[in-house]
Amino acid sequence: MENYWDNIHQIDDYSWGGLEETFSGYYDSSSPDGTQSAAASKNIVSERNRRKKLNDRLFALRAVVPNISKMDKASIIKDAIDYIQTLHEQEQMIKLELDELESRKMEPETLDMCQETEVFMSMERSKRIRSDQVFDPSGSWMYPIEILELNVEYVGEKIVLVNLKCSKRRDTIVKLCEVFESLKLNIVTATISAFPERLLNTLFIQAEKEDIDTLKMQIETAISALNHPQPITM
Amino acid sequence: MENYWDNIHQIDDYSWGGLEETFSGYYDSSSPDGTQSAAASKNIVSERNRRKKLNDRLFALRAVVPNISKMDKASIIKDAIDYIQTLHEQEQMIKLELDELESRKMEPETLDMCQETEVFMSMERSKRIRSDQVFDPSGSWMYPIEILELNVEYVGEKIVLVNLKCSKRRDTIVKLCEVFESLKLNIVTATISAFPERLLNTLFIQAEKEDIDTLKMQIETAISALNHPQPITM
DNA sequence: ACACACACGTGATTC
DNA sequence: TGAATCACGTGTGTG
Repeated sequence: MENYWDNIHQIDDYSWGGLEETFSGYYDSSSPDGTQSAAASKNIVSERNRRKKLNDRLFALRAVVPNISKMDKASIIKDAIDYIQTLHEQEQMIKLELDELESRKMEPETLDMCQETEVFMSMERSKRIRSDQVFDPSGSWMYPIEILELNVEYVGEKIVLVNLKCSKRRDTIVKLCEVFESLKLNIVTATISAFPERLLNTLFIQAEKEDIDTLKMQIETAISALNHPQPITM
Repeated sequence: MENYWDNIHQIDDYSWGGLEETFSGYYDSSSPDGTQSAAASKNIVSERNRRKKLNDRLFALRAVVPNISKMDKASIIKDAIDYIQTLHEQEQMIKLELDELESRKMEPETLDMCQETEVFMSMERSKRIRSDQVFDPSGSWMYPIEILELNVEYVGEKIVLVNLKCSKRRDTIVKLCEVFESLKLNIVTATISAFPERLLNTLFIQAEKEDIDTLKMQIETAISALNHPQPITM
């Protein structure tokens, strides 16, 4: 059992105040003046204090680092280093995760109210969208969007009505909004209705020169591309 | 300028392999056998290695801790301790913040798809809702919901149509859903439509025994209660 | 016996 | 000068 380390402090403390007096006249044969020995004793006690402080700091370092097995001086420092590196990695992971969480809600900054609003507003603002990588790299909440019905048709001058019915799963609406935002359409109005197992997405968009079929295909490919990257992690 | 610490390694390395040979026959008057001196030299080099390892560890520790001013051995350990404690506090803060963020989306656990879906689904499940404290304790994104129009009327047997028009601000939809979820209504269908500056919320609820006016007042008070707790932090 | 870890006193160096 | 820090060799205790 590790005896020496746990007793170091007591040893140091006990030998703390009792030696400097006995040291008077220890090595005084070198100089006639008592100044040197006095200075030596000063240096001794100073050095003792320094050692004690260092050991106390090491002791405190051991206290803030969990899972310490080896009580070695060097091992304590090593464990502290490893622990700090672990914390660094955790911090980066958490920051990444938090960024992704916020990028879902806060991305367009002014509307982060909800997602279909976001879809709608994407007509006016075109800030930092970075909608190229729509899929989340975290691999979490990846549930595929099942397209049950998709109609794209002209309903007026240059107004196209998009009607999408799909299954209601995790984050379906969020991902749908990402899809429509990534397509950078001129959305006039977006409406999402929720039913027990279905999700109805109706949006009017102002078409510039797009073909109906290409637009429909764009939507399909965007959704399927959003389904693919990660199958299902959990 | 701190000379000694940055040069310690070089000094230690240079004095590393040159002294053990010159030490043969240094204090050999105690024993006739050369075993003791050999053991002493072994001990010396071993101790040297120990010190070097410890200094290397300390050097590495200094490397992983940012903002090191004092190059003291003790100060390095102290800074490491403070840094670890800082990381601990940060970790706790981030965990708290992340819990709050997740409690918004993941609260009803099965629907965390989006918010109006959540409102709708609250008819079927009544899990851990804890919808009593709707306001966020973080104090962030607190934008008041401005009610522009609120109609509550019967449209059938026991079906009540709620029509709410309000301003579109930050998290308006999210908070609206929280409101309707907190009221624990039997929502049949919820529809939210987004317009440039307005938000239209239409939902059909199955009324048990509620009075129209009380329901309307409940909605109003819930929204105003959600507006009140924090004025605007930023 | 042997390796390892430590505290100690000491001289040197720096500010 | 003088206080502070360091590396070093050494003795001691432990496994």
